[in-house]
Amino acid sequence: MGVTVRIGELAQRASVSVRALRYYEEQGLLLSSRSPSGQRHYAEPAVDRVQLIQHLYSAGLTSKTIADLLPCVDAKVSTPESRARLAAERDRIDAQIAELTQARDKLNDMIALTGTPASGCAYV
Amino acid sequence: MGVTVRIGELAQRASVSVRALRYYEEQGLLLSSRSPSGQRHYAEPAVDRVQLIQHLYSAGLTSKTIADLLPCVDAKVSTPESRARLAAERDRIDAQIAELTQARDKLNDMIALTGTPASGCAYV
DNA sequence: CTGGAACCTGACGTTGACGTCAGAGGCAAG
DNA sequence: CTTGCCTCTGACGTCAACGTCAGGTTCCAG
Repeated sequence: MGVTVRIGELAQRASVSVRALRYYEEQGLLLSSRSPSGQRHYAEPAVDRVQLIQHLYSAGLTSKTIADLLPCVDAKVSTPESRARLAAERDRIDAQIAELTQARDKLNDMIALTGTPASGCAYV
Repeated sequence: MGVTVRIGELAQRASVSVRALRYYEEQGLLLSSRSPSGQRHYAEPAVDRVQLIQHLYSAGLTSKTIADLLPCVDAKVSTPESRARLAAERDRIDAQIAELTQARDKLNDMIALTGTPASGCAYV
């Protein structure tokens, strides 16, 4: 019935390490059904789940924050607190984007400042 | 002549810790002149320098990368390598901005998905 | 001249998301 | 049945940018 895969294949499909998947489970972010011998088995949606987790990590959320918020997303239910939390994280990301944009502009300034070959500057 | 400050005041002005400043020096990012007794003294431009360093850190550059690039910026001179490096970092930041933007949109989806009080959903 | 900040140099502690290794078991192929 | 790959559970290692503590020196206000 359910097409299930073992941890190695899920790791491949989601482009993460096996270790990472076990770590996610340890942090309560990813569930698995276990075979009688104890091996983890995952169904299809697990790939999306893992990618969502990765996105949130790369957005700077911590395991704990994700663990707090994912159940609420799963249930498609929110409390005033969870909404505030989500909004707060979004705002933090917006701020970080602004900061990064500023940093990038700085870098561009540095590039311009150090001259380009076209401008005939520098290291001749 | 030059108005110099000690490490504590520079730390305050640049809004970083004293430890951080010593760390920057250790990493070759920030120079200081020393009094006969060994105390660090900094001139005016140090504040800007520190803030630039902070910007680059928050943009995800490592100490080593910054150490590689700062001298080139100081000298306002670039080699093909340093330009490539700067451009590569800028591209990396651009990519990260894109990723963050995507993550933020995901978060907004999550917020919408879990419902809002206005929509009469959820936690009633 | 004296007491308390501020400074110095090591050097070990911290945190997060894993990497990596050890030792033991499980599973399909031949 | 055995070879070889996959998986399991600990548990220690890593890396970066500092925090923090110890033990000693220096500076300045009173």
